[in-house]
Amino acid sequence: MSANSRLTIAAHALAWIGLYQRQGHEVATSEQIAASANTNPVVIRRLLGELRRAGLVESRRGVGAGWSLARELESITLLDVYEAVEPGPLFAMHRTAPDQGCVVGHGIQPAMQGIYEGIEETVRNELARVTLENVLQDVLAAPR
Amino acid sequence: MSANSRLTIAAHALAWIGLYQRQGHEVATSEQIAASANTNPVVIRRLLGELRRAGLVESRRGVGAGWSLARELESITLLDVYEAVEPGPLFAMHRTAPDQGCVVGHGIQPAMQGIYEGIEETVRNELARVTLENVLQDVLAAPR
DNA sequence: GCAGTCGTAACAGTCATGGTTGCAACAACC
DNA sequence: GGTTGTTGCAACCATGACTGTTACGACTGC
Repeated sequence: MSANSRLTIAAHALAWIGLYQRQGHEVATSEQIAASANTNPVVIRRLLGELRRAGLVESRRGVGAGWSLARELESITLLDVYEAVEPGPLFAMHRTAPDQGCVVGHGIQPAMQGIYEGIEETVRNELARVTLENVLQDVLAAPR
Repeated sequence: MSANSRLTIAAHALAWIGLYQRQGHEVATSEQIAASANTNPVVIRRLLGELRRAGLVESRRGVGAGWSLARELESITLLDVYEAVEPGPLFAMHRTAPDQGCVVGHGIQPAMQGIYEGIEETVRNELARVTLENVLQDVLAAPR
């Protein structure tokens, strides 16, 4: 389906801020993060704005402004990020309602709905098992 | 992410063909299926063409032509349909490669890759647990 | 040969996403 | 109080995936 990269970029930004703060800096700017992710600062600000609404990061304005973590990396899971950043369901129903006069058209949506909900639940469980601290450790463990 | 409905429509089509054949008919036309799914016959033909390439259905041409199942509904899982119909991964990486000179930019892709592969594997396992026969039974069990 | 259906190309419309520009709001610092 | 650097946000365009639609050739039973 060639999905979007929002979750990837959001995790990238959080790991970057976390590492930067551990190196003694107070805040990170969207421009620095954008340079690391090789994208536009506005894209980063948009994403971090959603993470702020979810209570994962904070921002300061004015000179010397930037972004900082609102919670420790250990306490943020990929599920937190996913819910902050991905609005819709993994699988979609018909665009237009199927023929309700047909047996299949009438019953297919509740049937698939139940299946899809189960799958989304297991995906959420998987995402909830990974913290951003795990991600950062994996990042640092990558071979040069 | 507001995904696509290809898997839903494909399952709808297969269940429809399966039920139709159990009612004594040999083949189903794309027009009949499109009427049930409330879409265009060409959309159905395109999808069923991908299912045919995967060996799930067969088609006949000429007068009295149409589509029939190549395997029993019991032996077709949603994973078979998913693989026939959804090409890409669930989650995408960065559009443009991140800065390899940055520690995070260098390590983030292998880190996320590993996580995503694990999640896709569990999704596949879930999909493999549901047969189209299960789906049809769920469809028929829907309250009127 | 006729009729009905598939097979497929071509194109427009919609939507999500990403990239870009521009500018107001804000706050530290001088 | 002015300057400066950064966020916040709106507006717009480009791209790509998917859907819907039309058109027409290919095929086959009658």
